[in-house]
Amino acid sequence: MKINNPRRIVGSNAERTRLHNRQVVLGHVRERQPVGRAEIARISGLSTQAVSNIIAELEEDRLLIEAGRQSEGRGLPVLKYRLNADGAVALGIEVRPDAMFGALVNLEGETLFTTREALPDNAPSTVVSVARRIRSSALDGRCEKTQKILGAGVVMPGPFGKVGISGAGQSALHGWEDSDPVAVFEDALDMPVVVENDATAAAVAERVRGVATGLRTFCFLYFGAGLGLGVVAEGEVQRGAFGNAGEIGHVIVRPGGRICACGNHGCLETYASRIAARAKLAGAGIEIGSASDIENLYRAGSGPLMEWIEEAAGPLSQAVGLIENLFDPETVILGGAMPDAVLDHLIAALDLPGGSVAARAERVTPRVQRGACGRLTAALGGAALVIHDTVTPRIAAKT
Amino acid sequence: MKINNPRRIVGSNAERTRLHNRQVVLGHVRERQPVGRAEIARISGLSTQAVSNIIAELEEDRLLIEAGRQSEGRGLPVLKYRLNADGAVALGIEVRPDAMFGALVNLEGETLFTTREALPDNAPSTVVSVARRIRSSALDGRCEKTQKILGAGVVMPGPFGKVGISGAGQSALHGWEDSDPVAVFEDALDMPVVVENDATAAAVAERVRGVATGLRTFCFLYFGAGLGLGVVAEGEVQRGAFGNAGEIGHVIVRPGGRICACGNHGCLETYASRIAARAKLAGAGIEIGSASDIENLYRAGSGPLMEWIEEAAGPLSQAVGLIENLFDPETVILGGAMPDAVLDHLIAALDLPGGSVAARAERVTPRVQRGACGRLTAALGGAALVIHDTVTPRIAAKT
DNA sequence: GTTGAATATTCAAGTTAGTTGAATTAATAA
DNA sequence: TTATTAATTCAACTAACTTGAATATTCAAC
Repeated sequence: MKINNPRRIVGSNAERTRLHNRQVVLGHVRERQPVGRAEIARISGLSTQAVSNIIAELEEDRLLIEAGRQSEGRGLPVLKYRLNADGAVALGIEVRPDAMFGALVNLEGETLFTTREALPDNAPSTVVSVARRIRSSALDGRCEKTQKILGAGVVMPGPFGKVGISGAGQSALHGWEDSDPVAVFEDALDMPVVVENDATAAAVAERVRGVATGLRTFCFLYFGAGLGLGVVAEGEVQRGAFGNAGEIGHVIVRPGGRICACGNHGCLETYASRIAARAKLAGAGIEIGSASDIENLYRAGSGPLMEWIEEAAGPLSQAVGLIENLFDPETVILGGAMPDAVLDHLIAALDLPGGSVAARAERVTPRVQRGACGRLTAALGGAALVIHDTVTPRIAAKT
Repeated sequence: MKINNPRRIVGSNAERTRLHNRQVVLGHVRERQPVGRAEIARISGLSTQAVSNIIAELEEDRLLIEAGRQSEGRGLPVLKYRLNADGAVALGIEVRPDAMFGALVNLEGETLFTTREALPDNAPSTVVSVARRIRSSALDGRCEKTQKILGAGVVMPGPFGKVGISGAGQSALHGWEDSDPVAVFEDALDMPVVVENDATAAAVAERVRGVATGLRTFCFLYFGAGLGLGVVAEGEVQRGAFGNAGEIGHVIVRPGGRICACGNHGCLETYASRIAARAKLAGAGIEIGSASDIENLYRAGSGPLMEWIEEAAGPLSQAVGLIENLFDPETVILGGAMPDAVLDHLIAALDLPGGSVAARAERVTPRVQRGACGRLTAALGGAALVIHDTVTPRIAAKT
């Protein structure tokens, strides 16, 4: 399974320039809306005339709408524009070994629809037919012709590529070893598709509509089956050479510590993850299934759960420290399939190293904060990826 | 001290398109030289006519030269081109607390000249006057009018920005807290300047002319004063939000372990760095000054040095594992101010985790290898940064 | 040996998208 | 009331790339 389409350096011409500039304008409108032509021209380095033409086109495509005139001191009042939230939608699909989740999101990142479908098995044919069902239930009726469907973001468990000894083998999908998921889903859904892992999708979701709005460089520690790290640097999603960047769950934080499913000792995942929480609770005779079980336990003040939080805080602090030292992000976000209250408690229990480059005085963003997108983050994130691709310009093109 | 000029998303126009396309063509020539117009056109997605015009211009600027016709099967023989190695030069300057190093490098990354100058103090005025002296001795006489001076890459110890409790305070330069090094050096050297840390510069040096040639995503573990990590992802240098990414020396690998100058316990730097080696040797009554002292000790089979290597291998293996898990690079390069023999021994002594995403079967690049640029890497790297910027296209522009 | 297909390169005209500078509109400040 | 300021539009212009035809050179087939 290979998802990492390497980008090839391509030249630019009038057509690609036009596409790029449309994205640039969309991106600036998104960040500063409502905003007028002149301001965008100043920021983007384009002439006001060019911006004017582009805005007219985007308005034609229903991606932008007028937001009224507004006087700001002397001169002609600015005619402001904003994203037309319902001018376009994106589909998000999360594939887990036992179920699939769907989400429909508009251009502003607002959730229009979510669904859950059981997944009897992981064979590509099964996944594909469920994906088609999700597509229908999300779009049929809800999506008029006026709404542009930008594409679908599919979130699947990694690792991707042929991996000798799989570090996260337990969560990998069976039967997908030799397939090209992008092609499979594009064929099934009949729209452009991007495939990412859950942590990356969650990170992008926070950037599109969450606590990372406006941030260009940040990390997302995602509690899924294990523990993943989504990294956005300078607005670009980091995938690594083989699509497996951010496998933080198997970083060793306690040499010689707890044995992990991957065969090593002291992996972060054996302390700070749902796997670790489940193990701790099982030791006390408590079985948990879903995240809401954990929520109930937390509300009830379960001793073993509190103990787990205390135990997890140390390794997690260490993980945050190394993320800060290696990536130097504006913030580290915690989120995923863990109740908000538990995440908040975990964050409060952190003891962050003072020597880190992040321990500077003048920082404005908190070093660690909880994600705002809740537990459906991954499916939303899939859709957010598509929105993000729509409004974030790049020049390199896919191979 | 602030070096991280955030890139602003700007629109494109004919002029910027032209600049971009020139870089694209230069980059492709660099990667595949000797190469003909038609092939570049196919790769870059430009028309042959466009490539033809651009090549004519680059030839005019003496950045490219003809490399003869070559028949490849049917058809008109390809008129091949290659970089004109001596068509342009870049200056590299490394600033250390006690000395400055200079390097002059041509378009192919070949070293034309190196020098060392003592640095009586770290005041900006002193550094600047020494930099001017380096500039003169490197360029005067050597550099005819036909050679274009692309700019200078300055390598300085971080961390950058106002840091409360400095993690690498011992190596930071005093008197630079409130200056803008880029502006200072651009003024002093009268050419475009980029400023980076040593590890990043070393990484880029390996990409321009070393073991990372042709790689797009890789990491460089740099033995300097401490231990730094240079990261190149998808051909882009990773700097972090505040210019301090890659501070791997202060990642905790042995919780509760050796006390570090940064105040924390168990930092990687206290095991695997020259600081650690020096401490180990001092414990055995051996004082070391330069890297060649270490080389002599190694040749003599010094027991304490061998012990240090054995002790460092564990933490270093752990570091490589976490780099692989977080960045998923094509390779991890070891280098810097440490003798090649010691680096080779260290690499041989590594015990890399099997569970990492890098432990896949089909990989072609070694997981860990020694850098090829030797000990002057940092100054060379400074120059390499400039070369790299010349041949690597991007669309985002500096603020 | 001649002819035709294949391939690279060049020539000349055409197209696209952005730029420039003047004109228009509408607000505030004097 | 008038001058100034600022956003937007209009119309002409321009830069850089694309297209399609022409040319050059080699290999392969007859």
